[in-house]
Amino acid sequence: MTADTAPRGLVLVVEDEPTIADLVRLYLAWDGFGVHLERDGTAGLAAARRLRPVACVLDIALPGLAGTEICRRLREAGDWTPVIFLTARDDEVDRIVGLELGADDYVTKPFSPRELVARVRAVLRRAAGAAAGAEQPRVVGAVTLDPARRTVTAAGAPVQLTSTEFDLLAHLMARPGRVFTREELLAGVWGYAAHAGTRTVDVHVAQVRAKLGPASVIRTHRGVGYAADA
Amino acid sequence: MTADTAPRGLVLVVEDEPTIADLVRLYLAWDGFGVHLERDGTAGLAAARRLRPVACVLDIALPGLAGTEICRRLREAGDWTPVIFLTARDDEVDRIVGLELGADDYVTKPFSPRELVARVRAVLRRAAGAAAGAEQPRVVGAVTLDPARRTVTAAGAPVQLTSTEFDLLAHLMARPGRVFTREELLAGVWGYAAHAGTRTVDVHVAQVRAKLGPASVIRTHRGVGYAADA
DNA sequence: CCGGCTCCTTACCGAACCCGAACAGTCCCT
DNA sequence: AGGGACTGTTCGGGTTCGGTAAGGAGCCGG
Repeated sequence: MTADTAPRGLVLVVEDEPTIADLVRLYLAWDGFGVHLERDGTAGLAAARRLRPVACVLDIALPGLAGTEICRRLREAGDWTPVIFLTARDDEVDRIVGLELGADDYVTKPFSPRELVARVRAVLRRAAGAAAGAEQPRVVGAVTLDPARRTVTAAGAPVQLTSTEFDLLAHLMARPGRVFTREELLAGVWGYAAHAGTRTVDVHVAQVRAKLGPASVIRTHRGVGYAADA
Repeated sequence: MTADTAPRGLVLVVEDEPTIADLVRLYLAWDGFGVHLERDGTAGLAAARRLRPVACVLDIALPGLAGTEICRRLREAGDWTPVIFLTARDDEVDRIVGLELGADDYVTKPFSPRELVARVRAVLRRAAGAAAGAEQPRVVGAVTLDPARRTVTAAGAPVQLTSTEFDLLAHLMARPGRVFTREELLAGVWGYAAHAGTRTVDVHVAQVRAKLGPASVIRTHRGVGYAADA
């Protein structure tokens, strides 16, 4: 598929159950993340401090040191690295969210690995947005796209895109001219690790084109995929 | 066609059908990989453990031990070497990507050898996290070809090629001076299962030449095949 | 519980493209 | 110089591919 996978950074996973740990690692790696794995809480906290990951995925029930405790200590030390919890029971959720814990998101077991990956991405997107415009607005032709504000204008006029539509356009405009296959787009925007077989991408492209109007910036490469104009 | 220069590492291929196996080996070797070939599942598993390849390409239907079983046993032993499956039927896919199998990617037969190579590269890139751009634009004479953008210019002017035409030219320009027979081009560009006759190659070469104009870079080697100028 | 929005799928249609046959031109060997 | 083999070129039929519209599932707010 030739994903051009600019490295997305290192994710720390702390999980004692090998099956789940490996699964999580597999899917995160699939999505282009570097993954560091720890099996107990104490080592997890040390790794978080040492490796400075871009995000942490923490099981709550851990030998040595609970995931919640890891998170609390990081926050105490002024480390606001995004944290996503893995939790077995729904009733643990209340303790996590809306608390001083400073969790960014959580996933209850059993979970879909795909969903976890999507949440990691979402959390990072939010963090990037908060990090004072690490993302510059992009201009291609008459279309401008602001990743931080998640706004798009075509020929000066604001365009209202849905979340998926925006992500799709942003992905294409991130590398103008670069041709992305449908699979690459499915993997990059939707988080699917699947081959083609659906027309989902086409439909959304059509939708974006319709909203952009005549300024449309998306070019079809027959038999291959789509690209934004260079 | 032999592998040149820096070896990219060893890839284990387990495939019982000699035709496919040789083709896969040829193309991987071509791309700079060392290749070790096994013909049945049991030997494949042993080889994987003994040789520690950087990636495995496994047929699913194998004598002795199914490819899925090889993968499962490797994973059980904590071996997370990237695995790419070759599968004949689409409906096998769910079992693979689904979960615990831990496959990194798969390719359905009939596949293009170039696609397989691209996937091996992609998987390794993801595993390494590093971005190694083998997708640099190439220049031969007055013709430039950009694999990522899938664009071609001749004497400075952009040239619009169809998907097949582009792949054909890219294949030739990947190794300037190297003469490819029509069979090689059919296998490499169209895929090993191509049902097209060899004259089809001629037609497409003619088309590419026409579009490139006087800058044409494709040379005929009478009785043999075609090559791009060195 | 309902209505609206978004997303995904499916089906259909028009267009682009590929293939192969046929014929013309070129090269090579004798 | 001539014949044969190989290659260049043209062109229409059949197929594949992408655009588009319509419908149903899930989600959220009311």
